[in-house]
Amino acid sequence: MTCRALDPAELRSALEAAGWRYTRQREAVYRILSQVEGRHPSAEEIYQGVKDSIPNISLATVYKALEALEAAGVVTKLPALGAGDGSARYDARADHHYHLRCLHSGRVEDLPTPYDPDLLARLDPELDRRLRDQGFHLTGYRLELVGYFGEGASHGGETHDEAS
Amino acid sequence: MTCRALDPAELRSALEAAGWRYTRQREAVYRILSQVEGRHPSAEEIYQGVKDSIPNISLATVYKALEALEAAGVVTKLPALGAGDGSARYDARADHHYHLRCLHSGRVEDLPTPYDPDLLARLDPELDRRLRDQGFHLTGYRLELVGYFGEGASHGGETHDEAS
DNA sequence: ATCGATGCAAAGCGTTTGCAGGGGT
DNA sequence: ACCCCTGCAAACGCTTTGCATCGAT
Repeated sequence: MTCRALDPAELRSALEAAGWRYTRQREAVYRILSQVEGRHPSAEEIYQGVKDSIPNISLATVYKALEALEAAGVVTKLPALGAGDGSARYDARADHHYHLRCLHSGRVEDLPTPYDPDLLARLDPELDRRLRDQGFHLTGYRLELVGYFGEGASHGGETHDEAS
Repeated sequence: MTCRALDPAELRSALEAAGWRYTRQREAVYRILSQVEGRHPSAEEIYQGVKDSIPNISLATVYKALEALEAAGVVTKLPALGAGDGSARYDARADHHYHLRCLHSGRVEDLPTPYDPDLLARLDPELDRRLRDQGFHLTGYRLELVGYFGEGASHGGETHDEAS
Protein backbone atom coordinates (compact mmCIF):
# COMPACT_ATOMS: atom_id res chain seq x y z
CA MET A 1 0.00 0.00 0.00
CA THR A 2 2.99 2.30 0.39
CA CYS A 3 4.89 2.85 -2.80
CA ARG A 4 8.62 2.64 -2.16
CA ALA A 5 10.84 5.69 -2.03
CA LEU A 6 12.60 6.84 -5.19
CA ASP A 7 16.24 5.87 -5.57
CA PRO A 8 18.74 8.65 -6.33
CA ALA A 9 18.52 8.14 -10.09
CA GLU A 10 14.74 8.34 -10.05
CA LEU A 11 14.85 11.39 -7.83
CA ARG A 12 17.25 13.01 -10.25
CA SER A 13 14.91 12.31 -13.14
CA ALA A 14 11.96 13.73 -11.26
CA LEU A 15 13.86 16.92 -10.42
CA GLU A 16 15.26 17.40 -13.90
CA ALA A 17 11.92 16.70 -15.55
CA ALA A 18 10.54 19.59 -13.53
CA GLY A 19 13.45 21.86 -14.48
CA TRP A 20 15.44 21.63 -11.24
CA ARG A 21 19.02 20.55 -10.69
CA TYR A 22 20.00 17.50 -8.75
CA THR A 23 22.11 18.36 -5.72
CA ARG A 24 23.31 16.42 -2.70
CA GLN A 25 21.36 18.78 -0.43
CA ARG A 26 18.11 17.93 -2.18
CA GLU A 27 18.98 14.27 -2.22
CA ALA A 28 19.75 14.35 1.51
CA VAL A 29 16.50 16.13 2.34
CA TYR A 30 14.54 13.63 0.30
CA ARG A 31 16.35 10.72 1.91
CA ILE A 32 15.60 11.90 5.45
CA LEU A 33 12.00 12.34 4.47
CA SER A 34 11.63 8.90 2.96
CA GLN A 35 13.46 7.22 5.84
CA VAL A 36 10.98 8.34 8.49
CA GLU A 37 8.32 6.14 6.92
CA GLY A 38 4.85 6.98 8.16
CA ARG A 39 5.91 10.01 10.19
CA HIS A 40 6.13 13.60 9.07
CA PRO A 41 8.94 15.80 10.28
CA SER A 42 9.02 19.59 10.25
CA ALA A 43 11.58 21.56 8.26
CA GLU A 44 13.57 22.03 11.46
CA GLU A 45 13.61 18.29 12.16
CA ILE A 46 14.69 17.57 8.60
CA TYR A 47 17.40 20.19 9.00
CA GLN A 48 18.68 18.44 12.13
CA GLY A 49 18.66 15.09 10.35
CA VAL A 50 20.43 16.34 7.23
CA LYS A 51 23.20 17.95 9.28
CA ASP A 52 24.56 14.46 10.01
CA SER A 53 25.61 14.11 6.38
CA ILE A 54 25.98 17.80 5.45
CA PRO A 55 27.01 19.62 8.64
CA ASN A 56 27.07 23.11 7.21
CA ILE A 57 23.74 23.00 5.37
CA SER A 58 21.47 25.92 6.19
CA LEU A 59 17.84 25.87 7.18
CA ALA A 60 17.05 28.12 4.23
CA THR A 61 18.46 25.49 1.89
CA VAL A 62 16.23 22.88 3.48
CA TYR A 63 13.21 25.06 2.79
CA LYS A 64 14.35 25.65 -0.78
CA ALA A 65 15.00 21.94 -1.25
CA LEU A 66 11.53 21.12 0.04
CA GLU A 67 10.10 23.65 -2.38
CA ALA A 68 11.95 22.03 -5.28
CA LEU A 69 10.94 18.54 -4.21
CA GLU A 70 7.33 19.60 -3.86
CA ALA A 71 7.42 21.25 -7.30
CA ALA A 72 8.90 18.04 -8.68
CA GLY A 73 5.93 16.21 -7.24
CA VAL A 74 7.84 13.91 -4.91
CA VAL A 75 7.06 15.65 -1.63
CA THR A 76 3.86 17.03 -0.15
CA LYS A 77 3.58 19.83 2.36
CA LEU A 78 1.19 19.30 5.27
CA PRO A 79 0.37 22.69 6.76
CA ALA A 80 0.26 23.19 10.49
CA LEU A 81 -3.07 22.88 12.29
CA GLY A 82 -2.56 24.83 15.47
CA ALA A 83 -1.37 22.00 17.72
CA GLY A 84 2.30 21.55 18.46
CA ASP A 85 4.71 24.26 17.34
CA GLY A 86 2.75 25.53 14.37
CA SER A 87 5.23 24.39 11.77
CA ALA A 88 4.36 22.58 8.55
CA ARG A 89 5.12 18.90 8.15
CA TYR A 90 6.45 17.19 5.04
CA ASP A 91 5.58 13.91 3.39
CA ALA A 92 7.68 11.98 0.87
CA ARG A 93 4.98 9.62 -0.28
CA ALA A 94 4.00 9.99 -3.91
CA ASP A 95 0.64 8.30 -3.64
CA HIS A 96 -2.38 9.93 -2.09
CA HIS A 97 -3.37 8.74 1.34
CA TYR A 98 -5.13 9.82 4.50
CA HIS A 99 -3.75 11.05 7.79
CA LEU A 100 -4.24 10.70 11.49
CA ARG A 101 -3.63 13.89 13.44
CA CYS A 102 -3.07 14.17 17.17
CA LEU A 103 -4.60 17.29 18.71
CA HIS A 104 -2.24 17.16 21.67
CA SER A 105 1.08 16.99 19.93
CA GLY A 106 0.43 18.13 16.37
CA ARG A 107 1.88 14.82 15.21
CA VAL A 108 0.69 13.47 11.88
CA GLU A 109 0.79 9.84 10.79
CA ASP A 110 -0.16 8.02 7.64
CA LEU A 111 -3.20 5.79 7.65
CA PRO A 112 -2.96 2.35 6.09
CA THR A 113 -6.36 2.69 4.46
CA PRO A 114 -6.41 2.64 0.67
CA TYR A 115 -7.07 5.99 -0.95
CA ASP A 116 -10.37 6.15 -2.78
CA PRO A 117 -10.28 8.45 -5.82
CA ASP A 118 -14.06 8.23 -6.00
CA LEU A 119 -14.74 9.06 -2.38
CA LEU A 120 -16.99 11.96 -3.26
CA ALA A 121 -19.06 9.89 -5.66
CA ARG A 122 -19.59 7.36 -2.88
CA LEU A 123 -20.31 10.02 -0.29
CA ASP A 124 -22.65 12.20 -2.33
CA PRO A 125 -23.12 11.32 -6.02
CA GLU A 126 -25.33 14.31 -6.66
CA LEU A 127 -22.83 16.80 -5.27
CA ASP A 128 -20.09 15.11 -7.28
CA ARG A 129 -22.07 15.68 -10.47
CA ARG A 130 -22.99 19.22 -9.57
CA LEU A 131 -19.39 20.24 -8.88
CA ARG A 132 -18.23 18.82 -12.19
CA ASP A 133 -21.02 20.70 -13.93
CA GLN A 134 -19.76 23.87 -12.34
CA GLY A 135 -16.30 23.25 -13.79
CA PHE A 136 -14.56 22.23 -10.60
CA HIS A 137 -11.49 20.09 -11.21
CA LEU A 138 -11.10 17.80 -8.23
CA THR A 139 -7.41 17.02 -7.77
CA GLY A 140 -7.66 15.08 -4.54
CA TYR A 141 -9.01 14.68 -1.06
CA ARG A 142 -7.52 15.79 2.16
CA LEU A 143 -8.92 13.54 4.83
CA GLU A 144 -7.65 13.57 8.37
CA LEU A 145 -8.90 11.70 11.37
CA VAL A 146 -8.55 14.22 14.14
CA GLY A 147 -8.37 13.22 17.78
CA TYR A 148 -5.98 12.22 20.48
CA PHE A 149 -4.65 9.23 22.30
CA GLY A 150 -6.22 8.76 25.73
CA GLU A 151 -3.85 8.61 28.68
CA GLY A 152 -4.74 5.17 30.01
CA ALA A 153 -4.65 3.37 26.70
CA SER A 154 -1.63 1.46 25.49
CA HIS A 155 -0.36 1.75 21.96
CA GLY A 156 2.30 -0.84 21.40
CA GLY A 157 4.55 0.76 23.99
CA GLU A 158 4.98 3.86 21.89
CA THR A 159 4.26 7.34 23.12
CA HIS A 160 2.22 9.33 20.68
CA ASP A 161 2.47 12.73 22.27
CA GLU A 162 5.59 14.73 21.91
CA ALA A 163 6.47 17.83 23.90
CA SER A 164 3.64 20.01 25.24
CA MET B 1 -28.54 21.43 6.55
CA THR B 2 -26.94 24.60 7.87
CA CYS B 3 -27.81 25.36 11.46
CA ARG B 4 -28.68 29.01 11.81
CA ALA B 5 -26.36 31.53 13.41
CA LEU B 6 -26.70 32.27 17.12
CA ASP B 7 -28.56 35.44 18.05
CA PRO B 8 -26.80 37.86 20.43
CA ALA B 9 -28.40 36.35 23.52
CA GLU B 10 -27.34 32.85 22.56
CA LEU B 11 -23.86 34.06 21.75
CA ARG B 12 -23.68 35.70 25.14
CA SER B 13 -24.69 32.45 26.81
CA ALA B 14 -22.10 30.51 24.88
CA LEU B 15 -19.34 32.94 25.81
CA GLU B 16 -20.32 33.16 29.46
CA ALA B 17 -20.70 29.41 29.78
CA ALA B 18 -17.09 29.15 28.68
CA GLY B 19 -15.98 31.81 31.14
CA TRP B 20 -15.63 34.72 28.70
CA ARG B 21 -17.27 38.12 28.77
CA TYR B 22 -19.70 39.32 26.18
CA THR B 23 -18.43 42.42 24.36
CA ARG B 24 -19.54 44.29 21.28
CA GLN B 25 -16.22 43.50 19.61
CA ARG B 26 -16.80 39.78 19.99
CA GLU B 27 -20.39 40.14 18.92
CA ALA B 28 -19.33 42.11 15.84
CA VAL B 29 -16.69 39.55 14.87
CA TYR B 30 -19.19 36.74 15.26
CA ARG B 31 -21.79 38.62 13.23
CA ILE B 32 -19.42 39.23 10.34
CA LEU B 33 -18.47 35.58 10.40
CA SER B 34 -22.04 34.32 10.38
CA GLN B 35 -23.12 36.79 7.69
CA VAL B 36 -20.70 35.48 5.09
CA GLU B 37 -22.62 32.21 5.01
CA GLY B 38 -20.65 29.47 3.30
CA ARG B 39 -17.50 31.51 2.85
CA HIS B 40 -14.58 31.77 5.21
CA PRO B 41 -12.80 35.07 5.68
CA SER B 42 -9.34 35.60 7.10
CA ALA B 43 -8.71 37.58 10.29
CA GLU B 44 -7.74 40.55 8.15
CA GLU B 45 -10.99 40.37 6.15
CA ILE B 46 -13.00 40.11 9.36
CA TYR B 47 -11.08 43.10 10.68
CA GLN B 48 -12.01 45.13 7.59
CA GLY B 49 -15.64 44.09 7.95
CA VAL B 50 -15.87 44.87 11.65
CA LYS B 51 -14.38 48.33 11.15
CA ASP B 52 -17.68 49.43 9.59
CA SER B 53 -19.37 49.18 12.98
CA ILE B 54 -16.35 49.67 15.25
CA PRO B 55 -13.92 51.89 13.35
CA ASN B 56 -11.15 51.89 15.92
CA ILE B 57 -11.07 48.16 16.63
CA SER B 58 -7.60 46.66 16.38
CA LEU B 59 -6.51 43.57 14.51
CA ALA B 60 -5.18 42.12 17.76
CA THR B 61 -8.65 42.35 19.25
CA VAL B 62 -10.06 40.50 16.26
CA TYR B 63 -7.56 37.70 16.87
CA LYS B 64 -8.39 37.65 20.58
CA ALA B 65 -12.12 37.64 19.81
CA LEU B 66 -11.67 34.73 17.43
CA GLU B 67 -9.75 32.90 20.14
CA ALA B 68 -12.58 33.48 22.62
CA LEU B 69 -15.24 32.47 20.11
CA GLU B 70 -13.33 29.34 19.23
CA ALA B 71 -12.90 28.48 22.91
CA ALA B 72 -16.63 29.01 23.37
CA GLY B 73 -17.18 26.50 20.60
CA VAL B 74 -19.02 28.78 18.18
CA VAL B 75 -16.19 29.35 15.71
CA THR B 76 -13.72 27.00 14.04
CA LYS B 77 -10.30 27.93 12.76
CA LEU B 78 -9.35 26.59 9.33
CA PRO B 79 -5.56 26.72 9.00
CA ALA B 80 -3.94 27.93 5.81
CA LEU B 81 -2.96 25.44 3.17
CA GLY B 82 -0.29 27.18 1.17
CA ALA B 83 -2.47 28.72 -1.54
CA GLY B 84 -3.48 32.36 -1.36
CA ASP B 85 -1.90 34.53 1.31
CA GLY B 86 -1.17 31.83 3.85
CA SER B 87 -3.59 33.13 6.45
CA ALA B 88 -6.03 31.02 8.44
CA ARG B 89 -9.74 31.17 7.66
CA TYR B 90 -12.57 31.18 10.19
CA ASP B 91 -15.90 29.41 10.23
CA ALA B 92 -18.93 30.31 12.34
CA ARG B 93 -20.81 27.07 11.85
CA ALA B 94 -21.27 25.00 14.95
CA ASP B 95 -21.95 21.71 13.21
CA HIS B 96 -19.25 19.64 11.58
CA HIS B 97 -19.11 19.70 7.82
CA TYR B 98 -16.78 19.29 4.89
CA HIS B 99 -15.02 21.86 2.78
CA LEU B 100 -14.14 22.63 -0.78
CA ARG B 101 -10.75 24.28 -1.24
CA CYS B 102 -9.52 26.13 -4.30
CA LEU B 103 -5.83 25.63 -5.01
CA HIS B 104 -5.61 28.83 -7.02
CA SER B 105 -7.05 31.30 -4.58
CA GLY B 106 -6.89 29.58 -1.20
CA ARG B 107 -10.63 30.14 -0.92
CA VAL B 108 -12.59 27.71 1.23
CA GLU B 109 -16.31 26.97 0.95
CA ASP B 110 -18.70 24.77 2.85
CA LEU B 111 -20.05 21.66 1.21
CA PRO B 112 -23.76 20.90 1.47
CA THR B 113 -23.09 17.24 2.10
CA PRO B 114 -24.22 15.88 5.45
CA TYR B 115 -21.42 15.14 7.89
CA ASP B 116 -21.03 11.45 8.63
CA PRO B 117 -19.82 10.74 12.17
CA ASP B 118 -19.17 7.14 11.16
CA LEU B 119 -17.20 7.89 8.04
CA LEU B 120 -14.22 5.86 9.18
CA ALA B 121 -16.35 2.84 9.98
CA ARG B 122 -17.79 3.00 6.47
CA LEU B 123 -14.40 3.57 4.91
CA ASP B 124 -12.42 0.94 6.77
CA PRO B 125 -14.18 -0.90 9.64
CA GLU B 126 -11.06 -2.79 10.59
CA LEU B 127 -8.94 0.33 10.96
CA ASP B 128 -11.73 1.94 12.94
CA ARG B 129 -11.67 -0.94 15.40
CA ARG B 130 -7.88 -1.02 15.58
CA LEU B 131 -7.59 2.69 16.36
CA ARG B 132 -10.13 2.41 19.15
CA ASP B 133 -8.25 -0.56 20.56
CA GLN B 134 -5.14 1.58 20.60
CA GLY B 135 -6.92 4.19 22.69
CA PHE B 136 -7.37 6.79 19.98
CA HIS B 137 -10.24 9.18 20.67
CA LEU B 138 -11.60 10.32 17.34
CA THR B 139 -13.07 13.80 17.72
CA GLY B 140 -13.86 14.48 14.10
CA TYR B 141 -12.93 14.37 10.46
CA ARG B 142 -11.31 17.00 8.38
CA LEU B 143 -12.34 16.34 4.82
CA GLU B 144 -11.60 18.75 2.04
CA LEU B 145 -12.18 18.39 -1.66
CA VAL B 146 -9.10 20.00 -3.14
CA GLY B 147 -8.99 21.31 -6.68
CA TYR B 148 -9.70 24.36 -8.76
CA PHE B 149 -12.27 25.86 -11.05
CA GLY B 150 -11.34 25.53 -14.70
CA GLU B 151 -11.20 28.73 -16.72
CA GLY B 152 -13.80 27.92 -19.37
CA ALA B 153 -16.47 26.64 -17.00
CA SER B 154 -19.28 28.80 -15.73
CA HIS B 155 -20.35 28.79 -12.12
CA GLY B 156 -23.53 30.77 -11.84
CA GLY B 157 -21.76 33.93 -12.97
CA GLU B 158 -19.59 34.00 -9.88
CA THR B 159 -15.84 34.20 -9.92
CA HIS B 160 -14.23 31.70 -7.65
CA ASP B 161 -10.64 32.89 -7.77
CA GLU B 162 -9.62 35.91 -5.85
CA ALA B 163 -6.35 37.81 -6.26
CA SER B 164 -3.27 36.02 -7.57
C1' DA C 1 31.71 29.17 -18.84
C1' DT C 2 27.06 29.57 -17.65
C1' DC C 3 23.46 29.92 -14.69
C1' DG C 4 21.09 27.87 -11.01
C1' DA C 5 21.95 26.46 -5.97
C1' DT C 6 23.96 27.25 -1.54
C1' DG C 7 24.67 29.57 2.87
C1' DC C 8 24.48 33.41 5.64
C1' DA C 9 21.94 37.11 7.46
C1' DA C 10 18.19 40.05 7.30
C1' DA C 11 13.53 40.83 6.18
C1' DG C 12 8.50 39.32 5.80
C1' DC C 13 4.22 38.14 7.40
C1' DG C 14 0.51 36.21 10.04
C1' DT C 15 -0.14 35.90 14.70
C1' DT C 16 0.72 36.64 19.70
C1' DT C 17 1.94 39.24 23.75
C1' DG C 18 2.89 43.22 27.24
C1' DC C 19 0.94 46.84 29.16
C1' DA C 20 -1.78 51.00 30.40
C1' DG C 21 -6.30 52.50 30.15
C1' DG C 22 -11.33 51.45 29.39
C1' DG C 23 -15.55 48.61 29.87
C1' DG C 24 -18.40 44.62 31.50
C1' DT C 25 -20.12 42.43 35.52
C1' DA D 1 -14.91 48.08 42.72
C1' DC D 2 -13.12 44.23 40.51
C1' DC D 3 -10.93 42.12 36.87
C1' DC D 4 -11.26 41.16 32.13
C1' DC D 5 -10.96 43.22 27.68
C1' DT D 6 -9.34 46.60 24.42
C1' DG D 7 -6.03 48.92 21.57
C1' DC D 8 -1.50 50.11 20.53
C1' DA D 9 3.01 48.65 19.54
C1' DA D 10 6.55 45.59 19.93
C1' DA D 11 7.85 40.79 19.87
C1' DC D 12 7.49 36.08 18.08
C1' DG D 13 8.38 32.02 15.09
C1' DC D 14 8.15 29.99 10.78
C1' DT D 15 9.34 30.93 6.37
C1' DT D 16 11.20 33.63 2.53
C1' DT D 17 14.49 36.61 0.28
C1' DG D 18 18.91 39.29 -1.13
C1' DC D 19 23.25 38.60 -2.34
C1' DA D 20 27.97 36.94 -2.95
C1' DT D 21 30.02 32.58 -3.67
C1' DC D 22 29.92 27.77 -5.00
C1' DG D 23 28.87 23.98 -7.90
C1' DA D 24 26.22 21.31 -11.51
C1' DT D 25 25.76 21.06 -16.29
